[in-house]
Amino acid sequence: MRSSQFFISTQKEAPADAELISHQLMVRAGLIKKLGSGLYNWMPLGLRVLRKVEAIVRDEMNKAGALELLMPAVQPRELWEETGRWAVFGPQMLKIQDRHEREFCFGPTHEEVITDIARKEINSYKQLPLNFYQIQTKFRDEIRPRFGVMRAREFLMKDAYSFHTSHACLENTFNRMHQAYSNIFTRLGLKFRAVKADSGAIGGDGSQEFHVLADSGEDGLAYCECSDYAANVELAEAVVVGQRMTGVETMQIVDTPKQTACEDVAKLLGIGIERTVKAIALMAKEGIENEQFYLVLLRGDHQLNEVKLTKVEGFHDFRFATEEEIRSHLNCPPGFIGPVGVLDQVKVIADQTVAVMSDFVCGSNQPKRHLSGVNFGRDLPEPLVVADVRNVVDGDLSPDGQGVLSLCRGIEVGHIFQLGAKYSQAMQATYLDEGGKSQVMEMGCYGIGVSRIVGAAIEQGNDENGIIFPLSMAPFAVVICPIGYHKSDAVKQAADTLYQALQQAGVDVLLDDRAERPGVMFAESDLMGIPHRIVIGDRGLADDQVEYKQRQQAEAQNVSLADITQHILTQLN
RNA sequence: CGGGGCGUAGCGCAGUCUGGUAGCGUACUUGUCUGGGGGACAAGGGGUCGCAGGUUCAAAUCCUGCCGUUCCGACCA
Repeated sequence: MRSSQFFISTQKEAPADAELISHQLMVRAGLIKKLGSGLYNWMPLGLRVLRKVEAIVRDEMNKAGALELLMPAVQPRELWEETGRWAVFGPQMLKIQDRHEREFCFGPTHEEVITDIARKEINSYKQLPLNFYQIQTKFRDEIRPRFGVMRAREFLMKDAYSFHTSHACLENTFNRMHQAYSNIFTRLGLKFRAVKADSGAIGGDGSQEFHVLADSGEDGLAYCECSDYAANVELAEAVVVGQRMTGVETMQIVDTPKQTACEDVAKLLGIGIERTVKAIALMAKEGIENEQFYLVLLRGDHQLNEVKLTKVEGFHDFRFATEEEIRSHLNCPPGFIGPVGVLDQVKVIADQTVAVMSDFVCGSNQPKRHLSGVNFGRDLPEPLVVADVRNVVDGDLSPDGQGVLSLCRGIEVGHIFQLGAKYSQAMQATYLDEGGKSQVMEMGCYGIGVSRIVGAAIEQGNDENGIIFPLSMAPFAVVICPIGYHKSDAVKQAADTLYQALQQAGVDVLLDDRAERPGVMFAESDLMGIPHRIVIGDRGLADDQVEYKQRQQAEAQNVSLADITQHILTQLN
């Protein structure tokens, strides 16, 4: 491609709403342009990148035995009524009507449609297993679209759905998909990690997420250096160490005039924050109407894990209590509340780490006062429920007993689920087994955020000059920057010849034949993240030399004009 | 949905408090000089100041309503 024939529209300044570096660079390099909130135009340069990602995903899916199809983006309401998800999915689903006022949604996912295909098309065990996938535009009306294509409302996703006669067969395909995903992210040149995950709204049992590692990632991950244990923090199990020691202190009131946070109380008393206990007031639904007031106890330096709490009996549906509710149940303002001496109607649940603490400090339920030397059994009853409801922290023991956990952040780019019979049961996707008996299919589902990958890759690869794309997804592999293309016949001839040679060798090459100054060409090719650059100028040509530089290298090297084609091909392998 | 910010040229912003000729940088066009990291000079083009009402002789500016957008708390590839 010649730059003069292409569409390059770079900007020096990023739009004010671009917060993440990847978002800023994607707009500045002219990969994407915003149309509306969470809606982006993929410009020719950006589309080249997106297509390269797509091609790798498609190739590995095909290799793993999945079959590509394409389902409609728009789906009828009736199908979603069958699984009950028309109501469950909520405002995240974009609902639309046709001219007959029939209701549809713009598909946020395709379980219903694919299961409909399966129940219509699959009759016999002889047809199974099957794994269908598509690369399709989805729409989710996100509460807060942000970060450019990383959390857009409309996005490109690869989604696959497999059908099986047995759980063992499902596991087999699940493992194959796990391998395929590893292959995909490896080929894309990304630093990534597979972690155990919560299956969320999609449902199902076994669930693994694939994360591109980046400090700006929205998910916290816990992993073990000594083993292959890795999990989303939402799910990562906290291991309790030791047993409760017998208390030796007596319970005392301590004045804490201004100290409400555990950290400040600990500082005032000159003790470690890990000796404090905080109480979080919640209202949990009991039955349809009633709500129960709860205190959840956590060690002062720990944080509540809402996903874990949801799984505790009785906390299926909870919310944080308001200040008024706290005052009316405890007769005390927030900041000084605690589990000692509370009324019977206040139920106390303790994180398992708290349950083994003794001689701890907690709120007194009196303004400006805390209690020290507090012990379960003596100063307050044993907690009603003990459960793992906190986030793991750096240095916690790994649940597999192999060392300790470290934390990092990641961008979720893939998620694979074992759905089981959730959708096939609801929609009666059945087949006849060897005995002629009707059976419900087992299902798996496997997603990759194709457009998100582009943002994630840039989040991982950038410097002060712009994007550093891995070769696998760069819009062009090589850029030729001729100095004085329109002034020097020698330069023009050398550049044109090299351009043709590389093209014939099948290299994705961009020839910057614009009448731009060198500085502009360098700045723009760096911004766009093109991995290899060749500079041709009269100065070097006098000695039959051209300049070669990789995007992430600081210094260029001279290569003879005769060798440059081969040199590039070697670099690209 | 709750709370804050912002809507002025493609992009980044000033001007609004204190009403009176719509501005700056960048990008764009033309010319000259330049020519190895977004070059210099000169001359240009581009705006119903988010929309609709209202106050006023006069509104980007003040008032009301709406819309969009964005940031902070509950979703997810």
